[in-house]
Amino acid sequence: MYHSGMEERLKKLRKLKELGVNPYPYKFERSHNFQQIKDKFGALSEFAEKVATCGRILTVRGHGKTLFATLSDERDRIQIYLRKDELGNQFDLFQYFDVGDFIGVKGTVFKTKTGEITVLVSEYELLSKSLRPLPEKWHGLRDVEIRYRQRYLDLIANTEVRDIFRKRTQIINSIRTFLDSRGFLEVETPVLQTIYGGAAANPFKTYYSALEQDTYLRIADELYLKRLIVGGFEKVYEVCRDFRNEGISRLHNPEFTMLEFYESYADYTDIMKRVEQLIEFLVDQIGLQKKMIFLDKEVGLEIPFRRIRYTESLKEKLGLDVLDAKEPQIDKECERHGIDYKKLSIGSKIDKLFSELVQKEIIEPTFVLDYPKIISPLAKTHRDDERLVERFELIMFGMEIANAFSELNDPAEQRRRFESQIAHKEEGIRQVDEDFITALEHGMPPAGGVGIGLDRLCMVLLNQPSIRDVILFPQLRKETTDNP
RNA sequence: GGGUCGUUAGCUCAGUCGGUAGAGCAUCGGAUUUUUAAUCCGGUGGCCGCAGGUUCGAAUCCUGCACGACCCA
Repeated sequence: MYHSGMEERLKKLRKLKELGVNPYPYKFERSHNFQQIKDKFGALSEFAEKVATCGRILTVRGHGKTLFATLSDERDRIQIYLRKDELGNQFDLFQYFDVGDFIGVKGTVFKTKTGEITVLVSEYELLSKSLRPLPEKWHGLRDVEIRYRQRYLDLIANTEVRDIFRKRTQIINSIRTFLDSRGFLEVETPVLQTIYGGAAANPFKTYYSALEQDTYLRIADELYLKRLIVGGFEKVYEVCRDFRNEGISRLHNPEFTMLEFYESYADYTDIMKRVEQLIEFLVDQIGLQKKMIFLDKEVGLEIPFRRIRYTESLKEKLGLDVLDAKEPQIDKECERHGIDYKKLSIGSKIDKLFSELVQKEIIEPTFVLDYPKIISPLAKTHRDDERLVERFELIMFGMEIANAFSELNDPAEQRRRFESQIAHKEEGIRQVDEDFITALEHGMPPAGGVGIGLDRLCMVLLNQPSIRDVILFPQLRKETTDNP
């Protein structure tokens, strides 16, 4: 919808066209970006070398027969200086330019009397006309709804937001570097699945018209990556978008990015070391110097990280060993701690108690080890206690960052676990994935694997309290159109 | 799903006790040949989120709805 602020710009657009200016030309040959101009200022100014550079107009300071403007490119800003005595009639064209327009300029560089590196413009041209006003230059854009719905405005107005997303990409690239250099193979597995699995979550359902069948968006990659381990790839990983049909919150976006990697002949202790090393590597790559601040809390990142046991830590809080407890006792504890347990399976009740009483309190990076078997259908039975599995989660700042197992590779037991999940009506599994069982029956080597929530990892590494601040276009409700 | 808070000009925000809707920036006109959030002078710009209700009178009080943020489940 047009608003009154656009009228003047549309007028200028028409005027430019009348003057034979193409407001949307095809390209501009740039010799230097702003950073390069600043870096090479000495030589450029000494030899009065001409530069050709371009960007978006951010501010204009007019002085009658001269004007200063600040341009912005992806990484930097630079001031330009236009003089009527340099440009002649060309100078007057600038009256039809606005903040927000893209322009290309050619000229020499100099320093103003206050020492600012500036391009003295000898030629300039419009590269794209902007028809809407930009957010205000001083206060920027604060309205979070506009920031998320129109992220491009956020990126224009709040330069630190560009840094966050640049660093997010850097983190994910570093993860690839880390895994590639250790012999892992990056693979791609299906997003569209007829049987979903690998996590306890509700899927998004869609319909595949040509095949006339219900199809689901994946909730995890796990079962496909393990098939590849069966197939003989010994170390595989995928940076995958998963979809879970649940609420949106500061910690949840329905589509999110996960890293899963699997390593043959390894168990969960090997994976634990890998995860530690990976995080140490990432922290180093983004320059955090072995400490991290999130929500005003600072934690050290020296490895090894703290390790605690799931059932023992819960026992400390409850005075009750959940492995020995009968369901009524668990119910009582839920009651006591204000947990609405009525619709939950016993496993979910226990896990709820754990996340309320233990997980929430964990600030510094901590590996929680050895989960109850009933809440871990894909993990191998613990070698020392058959009521447990070999599983760990990495918790920091009360958030689950990683979840890993010694992978269950006994097909008969896997079938029993699936069937028990279905019997207990656990979320996320409604039918046995026979094809996966068949794969296991062909033999899967012992393996360890992990899933790491990359959005949450970025949150803590980049000190962003909301997941929406590390996802470029977070999920929002459809905007209503009140206007007729 | 529940609670709290928010929604006023393009942006950032004021708005008293219910009594003519404001500021800064942006925009428009004028002045200005080294400014830096340029400055100075003068203008334009509003379905006060939407729909009802109370009232002589509602941005303001009440109800419902929409969207958002945070907290809880």
